[in-house]
Amino acid sequence: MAGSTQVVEIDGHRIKLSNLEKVLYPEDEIIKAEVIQYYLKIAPYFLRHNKYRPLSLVRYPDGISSHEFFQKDRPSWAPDWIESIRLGKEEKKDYIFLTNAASLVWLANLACLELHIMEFTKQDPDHPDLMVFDLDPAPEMSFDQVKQIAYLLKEHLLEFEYHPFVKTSGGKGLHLFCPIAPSNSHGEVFQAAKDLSESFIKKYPQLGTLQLRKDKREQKLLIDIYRNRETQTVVGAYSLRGKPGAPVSMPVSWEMLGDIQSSQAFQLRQAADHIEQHGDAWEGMHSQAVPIHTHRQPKLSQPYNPEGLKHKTPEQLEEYAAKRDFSTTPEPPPAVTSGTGHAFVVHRHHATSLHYDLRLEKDGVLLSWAIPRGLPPEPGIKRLAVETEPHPLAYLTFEGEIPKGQYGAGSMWIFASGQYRKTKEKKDGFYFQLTGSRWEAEFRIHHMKDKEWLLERVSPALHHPYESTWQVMLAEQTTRIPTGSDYRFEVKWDGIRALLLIFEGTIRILSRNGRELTQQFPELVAALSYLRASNAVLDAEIVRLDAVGRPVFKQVISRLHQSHPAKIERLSKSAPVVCYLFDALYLDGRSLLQDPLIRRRAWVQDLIKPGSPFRFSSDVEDGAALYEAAQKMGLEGIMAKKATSYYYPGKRSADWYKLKFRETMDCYIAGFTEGQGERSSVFGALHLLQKNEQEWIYRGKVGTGFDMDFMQYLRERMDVLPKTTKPFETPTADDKVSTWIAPELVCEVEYASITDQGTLREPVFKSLLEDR
DNA sequence: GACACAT
DNA sequence: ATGTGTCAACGCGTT
DNA sequence: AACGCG
Repeated sequence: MAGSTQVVEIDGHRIKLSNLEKVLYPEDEIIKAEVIQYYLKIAPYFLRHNKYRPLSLVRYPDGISSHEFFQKDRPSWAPDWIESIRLGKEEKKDYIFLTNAASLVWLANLACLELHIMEFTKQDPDHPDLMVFDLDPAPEMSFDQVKQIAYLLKEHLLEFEYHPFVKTSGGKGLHLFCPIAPSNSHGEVFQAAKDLSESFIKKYPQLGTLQLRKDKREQKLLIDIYRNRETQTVVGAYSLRGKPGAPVSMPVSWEMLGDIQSSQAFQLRQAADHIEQHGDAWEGMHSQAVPIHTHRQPKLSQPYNPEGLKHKTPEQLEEYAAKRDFSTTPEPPPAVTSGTGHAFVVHRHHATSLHYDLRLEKDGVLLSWAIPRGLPPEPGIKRLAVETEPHPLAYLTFEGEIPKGQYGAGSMWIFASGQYRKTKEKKDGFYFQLTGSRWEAEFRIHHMKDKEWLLERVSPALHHPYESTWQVMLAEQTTRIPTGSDYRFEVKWDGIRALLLIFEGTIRILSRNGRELTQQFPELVAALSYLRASNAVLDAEIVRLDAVGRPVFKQVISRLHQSHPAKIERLSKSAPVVCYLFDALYLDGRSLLQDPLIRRRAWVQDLIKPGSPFRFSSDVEDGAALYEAAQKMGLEGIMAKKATSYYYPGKRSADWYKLKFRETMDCYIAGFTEGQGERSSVFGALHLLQKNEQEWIYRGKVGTGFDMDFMQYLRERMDVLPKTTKPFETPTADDKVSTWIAPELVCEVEYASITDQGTLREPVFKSLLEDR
């Protein structure tokens, strides 16, 4: 059979994939199609770390047990959209670099299993932005020993104020990468790396060596700093290796490193899942860039003033100063200072109207643009950016309330900050990459006329409110109010848990199982203009309140079962719901999952306009007082959440607790009794079974908590289930009026306590589990 | 894996 | 038509 | 100058 061939289109480029069935890893039976799939799936992360870096390729056209070869020169037959840069002696070689997922897939199709990167980008080949330490263990050394040395070296580097990141090499050792400001030559960076390694070896002479010769290493670990030479390369983050098992060079957090047993612990078949679960451990790495320690300027205590003139506002900040009264505003006074040269900040500025401010460091000040409609969340969307007066560098960390009457009055929030770098110069504009600790993206800004610029997103979106799968975070149940000062307490709203997905000014409402609820709540859809966000994912509870503001669960759940549009419309007017917002997972192009709870909630509170069905679910610090008040008021319970915790989608953890005033149990509906009077057409009560491991326990009957509509609906659901015989021996008072059905429907029942017979005391039906 | 070049 | 060769690099230390 | 090393 001839090799299978397929043409795919990625990023607008047609790529012919050949020999998809060819086995590249014989021991693991991994074929080329899987390799391509891997690189495609991992592309957003692979590009984040390796885009624009000149490459050295290791290709295995007939698999890893056959002949491999290195390739650096761009072949003449490469399609014209494969970009390259001439480097080296007499610019002899034309090095390929990645620009998009298509270029990565094209290389994968050439059986290019390993991609080795240079420690600089094509924008600035003379100034490395990474310092690399390749830890190469001696043959006898255990991986635990390698880890130990890596931790020690990390501490050593921290003493010099570097921020080391670690990855497995996919072979035997570990790689430490330190992001550095791209302002030194290769020689200077190498010297700094050598300096650091030598002082480390002086501290721990038994552990490491810089000896390249094997016979001189004396069972020590080689700290290979020679990667930092101009022409050297190192295997890129997330690259496969051409070794049995298809290991991946995997970035890991320092905490996670402790659990890892081998440099080859991550392999093609699990690596993508791991990132999906734990995120990219190197995200935002470059926001931690520092000048190399041999070239650090002493911090300027005085504002940098090239003219030597004191007390005079520098020319670039005259407009900034003229607009403000620094005895009233908390904003930083004008001063031109020296920074890294590459800092950026994006402010979310809730002034007269909400907008974003983009600020990029240049010549000691922050060039600024106001972006009324927010940063474009994905490629293809353009946003107007209006140039405003340059701000002082101290504005990088400014956040707070600008008082009424002052210019820009309102709250100023840091939405993201970090380091940026220009990726391409254009006539009337440029491309730039923003790298914050929890957010990175590439944009293009283009000057139109006067103060008007156009901002466009270049890098693909990592999340999309509608297309990404979102899951809600869950709470553990407890009976004690957690102590410790870092908990915040909220009312537990008794309604329908929902995610509000907002995309470019449209909204969808999903249940926590991902069920579409949008059509059920037109009054919420109509109120979208009360939410100040054009793109967001918000966590909420939809409730129906009684006259005194208590949620009535029965009424809101009945809204879920309506299917007739006219009836829904009528109910939305006569019995409208309200929606309590309490968390945010995503906001205007940035994931908030790794922001602390109080920060996420501050944003939620800020984005709700008053006077709509959307309300902020406020919190208090005094849990005992809220517990008492909520119990007195007859509410369902309270929530306790750790103020500093992250949002873990789909996870139930001790970061969130629920405290309920009444207990609940999930039970199977095992049958029902005949009803009388009004209920003669439906049922009287439901027989309940609890499933405990393998055992079924009879929990008695529940006969209240439903209205006639729901009872009719439930009777229809039960009638289609197979009839059975009574599933236990003990006689009950109503055996002759009972119908037994296969236990398939699960419901939640609230109760006061459990009787000696094991049945529930004061049981009240809450909901079918599928509605929750 | 794709090509140039030789047989 | 079929087969074969090509596809990297350089500093550093020792011999 | 050649070789070993990564």
